[in-house]
Amino acid sequence: MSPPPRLRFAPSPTGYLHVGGARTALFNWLVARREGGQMLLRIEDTDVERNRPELTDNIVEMIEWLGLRWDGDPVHQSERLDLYTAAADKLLAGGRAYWCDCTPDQVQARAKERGGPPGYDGFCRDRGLERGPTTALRFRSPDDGSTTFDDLVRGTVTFDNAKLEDFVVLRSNGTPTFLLANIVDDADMGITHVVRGEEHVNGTPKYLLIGDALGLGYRPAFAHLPVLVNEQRKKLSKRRDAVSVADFRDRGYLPEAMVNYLATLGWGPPDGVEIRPLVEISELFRLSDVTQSPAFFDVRKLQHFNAEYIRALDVGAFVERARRFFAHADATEAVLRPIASLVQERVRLLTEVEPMVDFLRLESIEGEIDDASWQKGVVKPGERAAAMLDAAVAGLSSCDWEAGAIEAALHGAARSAGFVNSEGQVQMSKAQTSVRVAVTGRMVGPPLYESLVVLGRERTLERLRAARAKL
RNA sequence: GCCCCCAUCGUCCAGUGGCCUAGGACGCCGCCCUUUCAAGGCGGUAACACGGGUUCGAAUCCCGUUGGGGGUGCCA
Repeated sequence: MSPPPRLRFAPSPTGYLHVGGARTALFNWLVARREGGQMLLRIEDTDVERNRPELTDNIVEMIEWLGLRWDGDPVHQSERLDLYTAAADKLLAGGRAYWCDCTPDQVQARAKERGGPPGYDGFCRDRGLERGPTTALRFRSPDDGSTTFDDLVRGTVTFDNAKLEDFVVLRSNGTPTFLLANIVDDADMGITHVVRGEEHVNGTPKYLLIGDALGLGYRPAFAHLPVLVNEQRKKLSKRRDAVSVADFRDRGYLPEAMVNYLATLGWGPPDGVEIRPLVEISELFRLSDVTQSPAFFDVRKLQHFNAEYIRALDVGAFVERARRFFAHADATEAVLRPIASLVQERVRLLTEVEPMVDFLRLESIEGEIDDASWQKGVVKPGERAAAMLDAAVAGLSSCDWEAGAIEAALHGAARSAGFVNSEGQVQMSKAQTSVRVAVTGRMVGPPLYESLVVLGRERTLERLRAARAKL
């Protein structure tokens, strides 16, 4: 029995949490959860220039919203700078790093001149520079040998050390770069599994080399997850793709649906049952089963998951959760309650709820009638629609005001208006259209009879008469 | 340019040498149910990139080609 694993999700507060980051957090969480381990949260905020502290709040809030609770307090790299500078000193003292005063422009210019590969050429390696206001500390990469690591997802990966340029570990402003802080922290925090995006594969040998130079004797297990891509098969980007987790929340997605869907990107349950609780997924999940190819983030499939999760809610919870999306909270809730279960199975997003019952809340739908619906549902049927409206007014004026009686009344109205087939059966499907449009303003909506019960006799008749008058 | 990686239906996932005339899910199409729309039921559409090997046998192993992606920062 191996000791419980320790994982970490290490976002950088340079952008909102997006679905790719959420998926990474999820996979970390699943492993920790399954094996009784821990998932720590580490905020990688060493770049003071790009950092936006307020984004840390967004990241933390979204992880919580998704239900991927981490263990312990979040670790902020900005509060641990001493650790990294101490490591840098050690590198320097051991001759494994040196100061360099080349500007990025100079590095690039030389590379261009050389005609060879871009990247740093080791210009300052043996210049014996002292630390200065414009010097950065570079790691002296080995000139030979190779660095190999095992990846739970991609197998054994090997890099030629000679291909690795001397990279910066300490910026001229004294702050550490990602690679240095990363391995120092992973080792210090006792991380056993480094689960992150595929974009980090190339940096892994550098990360490992720093660790070796530091004499850390640290070797975590790695799992580099395939990236999530857009329809152009490019890695999802915060700039060009609408992938902010907060936006999905605001568009009416349920966190359960979100994480469940994310779990099917790059991984699939052995029994093929995709929609299931996270705890169940965590029992089935294995990093070694993760796919190696990029996955397209398909919003339509996400919507299907969301609809399934909405339907699975009990009615009370459904209303409760839809409520935060209401512009007219109390009024909408009042008209929704009686037909909530009917609405519930008709929406894919929580944001669709209020618009679906707007006609019940509104005092009048004068001016709210959809023109295309009016043309198709009332004008086109012509005289029969007029007859139906008249008969409906008559029938609904005196019947009991409950769904069964309303149905009977409208059936009678349909018959008298001539909506009968050759066998003498009432064609309610066609007959109800004009009534529906007159009352709800649209061709589609929740079941009519139940809706009328909520609307009330007065407003129903009013709308029916108003529609009739326009013909 | 160089480094790393990937390649099964439109999309996601199964498949780890014979059970594959390739399975499930989303989408799409049709039918049924039905007061609209959904939901549900039934059926259908649709893929192993290409070329060589290895083998009695390849979607599964190897090589190449093509295509795609990731990286190549004093970002992470």
